[in-house]
Amino acid sequence: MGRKKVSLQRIPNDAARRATFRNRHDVLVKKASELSTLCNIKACVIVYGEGEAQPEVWSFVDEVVPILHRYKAMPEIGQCKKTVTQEDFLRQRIDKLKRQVHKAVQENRELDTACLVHKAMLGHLPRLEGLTVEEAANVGWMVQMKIKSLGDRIANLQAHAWLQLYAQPAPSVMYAQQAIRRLGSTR
Amino acid sequence: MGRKKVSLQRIPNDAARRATFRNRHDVLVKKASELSTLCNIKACVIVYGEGEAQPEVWSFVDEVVPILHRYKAMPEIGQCKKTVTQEDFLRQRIDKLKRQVHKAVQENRELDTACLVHKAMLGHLPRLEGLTVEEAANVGWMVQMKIKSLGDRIANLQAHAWLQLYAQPAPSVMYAQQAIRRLGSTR
DNA sequence: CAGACTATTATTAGAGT
DNA sequence: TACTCTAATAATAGTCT
Repeated sequence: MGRKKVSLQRIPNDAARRATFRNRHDVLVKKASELSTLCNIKACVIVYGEGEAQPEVWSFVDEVVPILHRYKAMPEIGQCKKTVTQEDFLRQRIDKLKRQVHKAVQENRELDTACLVHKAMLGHLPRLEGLTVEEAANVGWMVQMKIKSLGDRIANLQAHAWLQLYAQPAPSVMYAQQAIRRLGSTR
Repeated sequence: MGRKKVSLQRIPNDAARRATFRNRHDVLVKKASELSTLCNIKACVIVYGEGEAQPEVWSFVDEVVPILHRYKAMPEIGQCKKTVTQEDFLRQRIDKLKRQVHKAVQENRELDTACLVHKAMLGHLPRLEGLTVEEAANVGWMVQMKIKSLGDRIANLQAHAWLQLYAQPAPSVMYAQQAIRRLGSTR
């Protein structure tokens, strides 16, 4: 949001935490109000201080209490049906994250494979033996960076070369296995 | 926000209103969660669905009701002191999440290590030449095994990392007292 | 410390699938 | 209906005053 992406942890600095609390608290209330207006519903936001006896108040408690009483009067099955506990909430967010990550993983796999193919085409792979692990790592990183910035033209070229080199798309693991076998035979 | 600036009125179209309700409700809960984490407080969101008999509740109602009762039991002067306008602010406690998070954090450490190893191996895949044949073969086998479960492993790691975001340090009672005092004096 | 400002990130309405 | 995508608006962390 601000200059940096903030990590979701307790803000250690007191002043910053107070400022953030004020800001986000007000926004939270505003959003609850908007939701209530736009969707024609009743809503209540309860924010509770650290073990404090006196809560802050905004909105009509008299409207909230009956709501809660009605809620508590409901049979257990009804409560379970609608109550989003934090565990459920976490699970929902996790599921969404899983889908996003799955997509990202697939993209990464494609990128890794493209990088291997590119190096193989350049003929660099067999000549890395003389390098230290660190040097090789740097070379690999540079190649990756270059590939990232090559644009559609090179990407298309790689895709074309890929199709030519491999009748069937092979995962990067198989290529690595080939390299390992080659090493085993030459040493 | 979206393409147009939306007017704060009840959305007439049913489908659009439901979609907006879902979106904004989820965001509202997320923001409450973030506020709770960042400022080390407890919060609760109660939303009544349109025409729904059951309210959607985030957090634990059983902890909220006594709080509301305590609020209503306060003398009028105390209520007015904290009451702002048309809506109410209350503060509430949630600590079940801490236990969940503690467990999740421990699992996260294990998965984090596994993921680092996994990433390192992926990154060094083209540079196995620096290793002995035995080492290379072993790494190749490990990479194969790891890639087999790549998607699920990273997904789980991300999920647990998200849980970790909700880990809260010890509560700051002094801050809460200061905040309440300050709020009482400014309103 | 409280506001104002700003570069970034986050939210989201509407359209497309 | 439910999702995805995106242009556009909103929120906001850090900084300055």
